[in-house]
Amino acid sequence: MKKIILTEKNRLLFNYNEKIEKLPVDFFLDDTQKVAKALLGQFLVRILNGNIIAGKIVETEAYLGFNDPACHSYKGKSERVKPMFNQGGVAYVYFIYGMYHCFNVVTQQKGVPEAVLIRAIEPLAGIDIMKKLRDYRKNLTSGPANLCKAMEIDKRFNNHPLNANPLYLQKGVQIPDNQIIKTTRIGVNYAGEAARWNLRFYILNNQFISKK
DNA sequence: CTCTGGATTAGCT
DNA sequence: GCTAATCCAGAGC
Repeated sequence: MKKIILTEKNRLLFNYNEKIEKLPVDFFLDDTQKVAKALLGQFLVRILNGNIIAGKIVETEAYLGFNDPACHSYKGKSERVKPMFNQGGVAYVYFIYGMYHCFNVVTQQKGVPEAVLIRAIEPLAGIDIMKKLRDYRKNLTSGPANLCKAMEIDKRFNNHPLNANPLYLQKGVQIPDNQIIKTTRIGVNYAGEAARWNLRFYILNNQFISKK
């Protein structure tokens, strides 16, 4: 494995070669809003050509299946949303606007099609690789489509279990409840009343949030 | 089969 | 604030 150079602050956060503790499946089987909050502070890790790309999750959105008009699975099962019907702990990756991918973490028991959209991460490792993948743009990993591009996450990872290479979730830091902001989701105005539900979560004062 | 619009982003006005 | 870029799932016929 190629050696990764980290700043001191990031080294404290992400011990890339020691004690890699992946999130257990149980983590994902809980209430989706709880999981969306609990995912804040966890590390998303991508192994690409033997290099580590990683970041701390700083912004998420909960999508509540049959109970949520904004959720892709609201109207039931279809080819696209199949992964959401699986047991929690797998990825649901969809393609949007003809050019972007978005990455979701499936939650809940099998048959309950709920998920958490990962909207932003704070880069911790493999930053040079992310810059290349993002064509050296300034904003590397804020916004669901941006982080997918920076980590080369695409449809290949649809239904991928998130405790396995080359894409997994690693135990990170716990964010205290009083540092979690709860507000409305982005881009769901079509969903009527559900557009006003506070299902978006982010870390207070974090510099890598996609939108204030 | 055709048509429409989207869990977005960047760049311009 | 506005809109182009660009594809495919879902809906309607």
